[in-house]
Amino acid sequence: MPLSDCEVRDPRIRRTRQLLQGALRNLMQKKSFDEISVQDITDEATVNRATFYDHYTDKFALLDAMVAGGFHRLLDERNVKYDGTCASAAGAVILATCDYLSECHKGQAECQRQSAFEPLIESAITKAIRRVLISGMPREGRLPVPAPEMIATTASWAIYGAVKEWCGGGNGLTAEEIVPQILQLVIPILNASDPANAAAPLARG
Amino acid sequence: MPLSDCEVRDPRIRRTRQLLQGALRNLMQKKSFDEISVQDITDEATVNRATFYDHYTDKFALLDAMVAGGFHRLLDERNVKYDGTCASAAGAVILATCDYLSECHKGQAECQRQSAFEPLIESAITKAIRRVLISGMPREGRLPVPAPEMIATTASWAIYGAVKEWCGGGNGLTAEEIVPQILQLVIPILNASDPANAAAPLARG
DNA sequence: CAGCTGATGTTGTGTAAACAACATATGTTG
DNA sequence: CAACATATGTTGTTTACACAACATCAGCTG
Repeated sequence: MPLSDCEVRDPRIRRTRQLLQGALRNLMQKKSFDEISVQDITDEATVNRATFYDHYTDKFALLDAMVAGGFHRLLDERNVKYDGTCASAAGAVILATCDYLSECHKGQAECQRQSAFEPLIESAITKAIRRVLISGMPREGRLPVPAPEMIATTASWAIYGAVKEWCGGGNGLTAEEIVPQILQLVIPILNASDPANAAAPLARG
Repeated sequence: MPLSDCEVRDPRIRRTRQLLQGALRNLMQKKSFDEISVQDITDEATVNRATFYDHYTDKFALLDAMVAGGFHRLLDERNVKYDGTCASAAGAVILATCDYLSECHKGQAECQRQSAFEPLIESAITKAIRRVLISGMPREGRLPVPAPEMIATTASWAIYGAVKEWCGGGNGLTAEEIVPQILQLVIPILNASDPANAAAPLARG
């Protein structure tokens, strides 16, 4: 089982993965994802096909790593670090998601929209958002439920869904305008385990 | 002893050498050649220092390979092939030399001109010119003396010297204007072993 | 002068990449 | 249906790269 991208030190591994991700990025400008074979990718990357399988189980895993890597790089460039429940930090994450997703749609070949491509990047991006949220969530002074993982996952899908709605529906709002609206919806999720908002048990029949 | 650049098939070797040459090219925009250490180059190239010595004996050999590679790439792009004594083919080689040398001077850091840098690229470029000439020289219908190697070397240095004169002395001529003049000087060299121009033995005292 | 510093080459060991060979789907063509 | 083609994974061997350790040599600097 290969190491994750961020904990790799060997320059050969970093280089090979960059080549593969860059190759996929290039090919997706011209073809739809399901028209691209592993062979195509390794040819473009000037990497042996067998080497591909040392790093990724298939092209879906590569796409996943590519999206996650791109998203985290965007966050790093902007010095975005989600630190707890601070609204401005969450806003920065949401804004980054807006920019990344619209960038993602721009860079795609036209034919992409007719394929089963969207679901693939959806899971990749939500995973990336979840990871950022969970890395910055405080564990002290909080109720044990819902678990931080539950909160992070829920919030990440909520954020992605909201951004997708904004990105798809052409309502003409800018990213900066939509962020506060999304924030308003998401903040309660992030604060769910704050003792001040303790959930009352659901009353049953 | 490492293989020459053009006869290498292994992608790892090609990539490593490209990285090293690219690194040297980048560093020379900022520093003079003698301020650059092997360590600097390998750092920039993200290649291990020991690996450098698998390919080049020192940074001078790298510079040599870089210049030769760049020059030959320029010729390939233009489909320049010196085929025998055809004047237009020789003219294309000369024009390429003009362009390459002026490009070379533009890409250099200012401080470069005060260092012992020129002699290094001189021998690299003349070697490259010589190689092009010799690859296209006919061997039939010619006198055995002077040898083709002698002719090629002489012509290559003549061409380089002429181009250097044009490039250094600011006489305001364009490359296209200077080529015919240089051609006029060089053609006799290239035709020296044509039976029609047989050299008479030098009369002595 | 001795001691330090930094660049240079060299060597040996471990690991990743290249490559060929093979087996297995999946699909399409007669 | 059989025959063929194409993409996918897998395996084993060879080769190149990464890295640390070492020795050497110049240029300082007290």
